[in-house]
Amino acid sequence: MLNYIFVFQPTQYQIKNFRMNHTVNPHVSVDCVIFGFDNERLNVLLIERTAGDTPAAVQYALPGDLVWEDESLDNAASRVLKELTNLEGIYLKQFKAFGNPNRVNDFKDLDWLQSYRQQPQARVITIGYYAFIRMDELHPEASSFAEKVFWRDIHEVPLLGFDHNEIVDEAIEVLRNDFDSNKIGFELLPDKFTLSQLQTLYESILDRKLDKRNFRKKVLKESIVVPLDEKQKGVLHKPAQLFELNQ
Amino acid sequence: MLNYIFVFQPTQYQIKNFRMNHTVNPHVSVDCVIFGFDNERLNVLLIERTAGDTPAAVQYALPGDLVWEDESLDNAASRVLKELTNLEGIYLKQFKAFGNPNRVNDFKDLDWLQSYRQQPQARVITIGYYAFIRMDELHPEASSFAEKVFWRDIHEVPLLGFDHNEIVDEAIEVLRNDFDSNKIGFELLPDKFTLSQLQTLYESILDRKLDKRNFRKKVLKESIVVPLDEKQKGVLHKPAQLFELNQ
DNA sequence: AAACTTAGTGTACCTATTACACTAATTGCA
DNA sequence: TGCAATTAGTGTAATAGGTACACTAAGTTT
Repeated sequence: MLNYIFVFQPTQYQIKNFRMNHTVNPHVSVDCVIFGFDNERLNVLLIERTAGDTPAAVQYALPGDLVWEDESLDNAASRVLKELTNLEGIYLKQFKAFGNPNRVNDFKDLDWLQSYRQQPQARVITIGYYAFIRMDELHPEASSFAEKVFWRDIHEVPLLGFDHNEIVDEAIEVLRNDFDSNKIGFELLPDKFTLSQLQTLYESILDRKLDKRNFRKKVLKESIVVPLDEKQKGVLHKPAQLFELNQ
Repeated sequence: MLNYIFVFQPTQYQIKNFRMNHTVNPHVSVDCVIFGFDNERLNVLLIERTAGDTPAAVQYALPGDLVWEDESLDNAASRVLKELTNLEGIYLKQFKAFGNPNRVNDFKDLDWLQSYRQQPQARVITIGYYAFIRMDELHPEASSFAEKVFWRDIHEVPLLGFDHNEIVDEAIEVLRNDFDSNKIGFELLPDKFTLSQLQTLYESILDRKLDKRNFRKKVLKESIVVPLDEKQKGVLHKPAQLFELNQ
């Protein structure tokens, strides 16, 4: 390796998780973009963090943290999500790595992060993950690290810390692509649902109106769903047929 | 950060590129999957490295190396490719991050790598990039780091070091997906080409035969290509009309 | 029983995809 | 010079898929 020499660094620490004895990789983090559907709108899960001591320094962000040395990236994403929001058992899909050198500046103001990195001037490369859940099934809860956890309509995402707005935007794009090619399932729907609910889901992800008859024709022809012997109850209009996923 | 404590590490070095004075991120690398087309088959670019002193320890791998602290991931991919194969000016697209903890074992035998990492036991997370080029236009050359650089048919990729076979397989899958959705251009073709050449390209990427008439109908209708006032010369059969890309 | 609300249904047109076989133009060689 | 070899180039019919469009049905509330 002709190009490289070694330079002594006077103070160096290894970061360990004191409960579990895990060494942290100070250069690699994961960030999770969790999409939630409430049968009407598509939302994204955000956390609120106070950066530093000033009470004004409230910052919104995606749930994310550094990766441990002895876990896979996929694992890190699940663990971090659980730690920050108490959500578990969700399938998280990797969609992109973010790592332009400006990330260093974005992280500069975060004392807690600076303090536990070996090279504070170095950037953190982050691997973006996304998932879908039903908002009425799983209930995120803030941990000690995140002061607050909340849902926000994807059309109304506030200014986020770091480069998290970019990460959200990329995730939405990937989500639409995956949806177009039938790559995502129906984690976003209840077990029994009406075709109108299914159509609303499609419309909120694709962000456009679909024709009711054509939509029904398609999902029935492709056997995406099967009808149940059951109807909607307690609605103030004609009750709809309930369906479930095929297989 | 309640969970973390700091543990002193007795010997720590920072790795610097002595010519350019860049600090290396010891945890993050990039690997490039370069697809090349010779008007007949789709190939992938590999390098040959001797790992350690034993002459038998010849290892095939993708061109890849660690990322510098002050460059973007995209940049690192271009730089590393240039350093190892002398290829430049190629559009590289990120497609996936690889980081399961087993990567540590895969790297264990590589002395040169071990020696310049801060935590030799730690895994390297790698970001995969891919690109397409025409094999007759750009000619890769081995640098001092790579003893040899060579093309190999994608159906005949040998056993590679690290988890590089997995990376190649994933890249091929992404390539096919991108191609299906018209997301890749025609970096793989000469400026002037015949429709048969174009069809051969499609066939080698999609890995199946296409109908000649239907293929022509389609590319002409969609105005992907425009005919030139020029015909093929020096072939021992009916010369074909030459085409170029639209716009 | 009338008003309100959402469920549920069919047809006609247009576009895209597939399957399929022969003639045309050039070169090299007998 | 004409024949063999080779690849270029062309059209049609059938099927599948996508789009546009408007009314009746079944409940609930007042």
